Amino acid sequence: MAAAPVPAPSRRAELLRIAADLFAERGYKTTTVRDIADAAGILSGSLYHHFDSKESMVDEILSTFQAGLFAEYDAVIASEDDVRTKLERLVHISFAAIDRDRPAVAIFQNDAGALAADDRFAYLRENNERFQTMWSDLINEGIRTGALRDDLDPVLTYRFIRDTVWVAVGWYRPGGPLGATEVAEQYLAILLDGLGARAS
Amino acid sequence: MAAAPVPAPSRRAELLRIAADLFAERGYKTTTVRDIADAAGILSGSLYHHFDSKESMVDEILSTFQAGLFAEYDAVIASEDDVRTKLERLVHISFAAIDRDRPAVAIFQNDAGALAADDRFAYLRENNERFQTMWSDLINEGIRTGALRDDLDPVLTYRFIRDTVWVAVGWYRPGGPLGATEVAEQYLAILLDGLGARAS
DNA sequence: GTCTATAGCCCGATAGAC
DNA sequence: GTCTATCGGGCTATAGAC
Repeated sequence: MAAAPVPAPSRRAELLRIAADLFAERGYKTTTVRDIADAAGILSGSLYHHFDSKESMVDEILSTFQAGLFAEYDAVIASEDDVRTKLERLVHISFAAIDRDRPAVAIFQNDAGALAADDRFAYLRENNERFQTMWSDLINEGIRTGALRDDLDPVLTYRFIRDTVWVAVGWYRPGGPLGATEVAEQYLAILLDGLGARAS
Repeated sequence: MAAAPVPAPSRRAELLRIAADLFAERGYKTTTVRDIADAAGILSGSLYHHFDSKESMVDEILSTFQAGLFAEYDAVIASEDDVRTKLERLVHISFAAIDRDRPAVAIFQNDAGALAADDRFAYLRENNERFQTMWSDLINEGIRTGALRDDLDPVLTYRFIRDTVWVAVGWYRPGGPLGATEVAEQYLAILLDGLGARAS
């Protein structure tokens, strides 16, 4: 047999997970390296055996997360599905990402804006633009083909979808009464058909 | 004539406005008293002639804002309007608040969670509960009376409305192409009737 | 109402022992 | 891989001169 394909998480990976939880809960700037070390049961200086800096920790968390997310998005966009199906799949992917990688999503939501000003995090700006282009192209195609209503501002529609999906990281918890799939379905129900009762 | 009813803003009020802008842009914790003093053109020590502490500044910003907002909400809830009209009025009030008091809304969105842990900010927790009860009662009445669809989780519906409205503070700017009233109308159009094209 | 000057503390990061 | 010990600097807040 070959070596186990899923080795026990390395100490380094464990420390990164601890850091991500704290960054997500308290914010990147307000979490200190001493907070991270305390949570890991070591002293702050020992962290620098594993990582160059606090900044390189958050960099690794965000870049790893975004690489995985975009790989999933690209597969949907490249598919032959119609607009509505693509939109539904993108929303499901996003809620699954919140479920699987909540800390990374929260850090992205809360701290990416401040980090993106630094050259080191230029990829955050680039990915943001890529994300907006992807969604806007899809929305515009939906309006053109009649899948989406045509009396709304497309830019506002984009922001509405983007915000409603990601802001759920603020309250969604993996063990809660509704799973990521159910939440995605109900969100899509509101997003596509609205809260108002149907005229019968 | 009586004394002018709207005196020129006091130095104190001006400093508080400067602080609110910075808190909103960079976050409460990461904004330093030196940042505020620099923006006001004075030295950090001089701020303490006007305010007890940085904490008392953010306290005054948030408590003043919330008192005004709840006064407006209460008038709607106490009215004789039907559920749908009340819901529309509440959303319009919220977007008007973002338009009028953007810094306070942003600070509330970004920093209230961390501040609420302190006893001094217990009113944030109380108001949050009051806000949720107000909205949940309205949503449940809407479902009961047939104004809102009955196949969705009411708690999730509450979160959806709450989040979609307030998260707009992240991108809305007073001088932009769409005013607060137009944004509120389009948000309500999506929220109540959905993005999907109507079957004709 | 603002300035000068500083107290006391916490921050990220480093050097070298074990 | 973690510890001891610490550097240089930024933080909130204060005391007293002007």
